[in-house]
Amino acid sequence: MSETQFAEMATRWYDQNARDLPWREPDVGAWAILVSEIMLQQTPVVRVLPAWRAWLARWPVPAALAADTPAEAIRMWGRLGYPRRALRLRECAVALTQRHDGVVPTDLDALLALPGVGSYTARAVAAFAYGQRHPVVDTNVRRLVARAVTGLPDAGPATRPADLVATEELLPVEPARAARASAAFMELGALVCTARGPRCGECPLAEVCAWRAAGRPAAPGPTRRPQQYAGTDRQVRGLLLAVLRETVGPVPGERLDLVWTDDVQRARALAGLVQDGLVERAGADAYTLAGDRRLI
DNA sequence: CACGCGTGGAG
DNA sequence: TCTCCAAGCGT
Repeated sequence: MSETQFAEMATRWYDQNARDLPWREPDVGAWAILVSEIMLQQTPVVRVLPAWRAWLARWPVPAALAADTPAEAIRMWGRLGYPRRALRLRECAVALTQRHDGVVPTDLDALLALPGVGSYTARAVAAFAYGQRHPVVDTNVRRLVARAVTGLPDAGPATRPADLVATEELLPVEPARAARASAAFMELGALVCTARGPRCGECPLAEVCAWRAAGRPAAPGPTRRPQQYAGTDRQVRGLLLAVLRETVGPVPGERLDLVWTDDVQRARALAGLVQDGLVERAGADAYTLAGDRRLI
């Protein structure tokens, strides 16, 4: 059977089963789609929904965000996680304002050059906002292709050029249909062909799935070692940032000392936040979110 | 290219 | 409870 059969079957399923997510509405602009894609990097849909609405209500165009401080972006980011994304999204807004007349570019290379925009996000915007024909390869798509096409239980840990090629070969020729197929693949991976407990009984590709045909073999070993969190600098950074987000004005170092008892690790985490541009010193022994003007 | 980077919910 | 993991990016 032809490769684009996958796309046709997935798209037909998508027509009936797609979630109605707000960034998929027809009149949503490229800026709103870009914001959604950045927020969705490693953060589940349910948590992104309210944050996305609030963000766009406050900063409906890139120039509005570019004119505000990093501190406000970090605060609006709330608890979505990986707050460096908030910083990059604001830098992205600055770049759009300065170099692109406040408009999200349509060219893939121009998109890739934006802060916080990598291979996945650039192609997602080009496809979903502008209807271009590009393989849109995220973790869901890689898993779906690994199983349905290759017959492997899972994809490798990182996106490789070969993943783009393999996915591109599944896409219909017509750009608009290719973009819809990409959305369908992602939705299938998110709802049916999940990492744990795949629902093959509901899968429109079940009849042609190489992994299912092979008897759904399990992965040999752990595909990737689980990410640690408890006790890491990442946890300490999160604790420090939570205090800084919620406090108006400079936070005394004394207050930050309370979040973690290990002086060495706490200092390292704080220095990392400063290094990353999330936090800055405010006085002898006090700190604020970067560029914070909400003093007192 | 392997690693660091938050947070919270599901199984 | 604890483990896994969720539309990645930058270095």
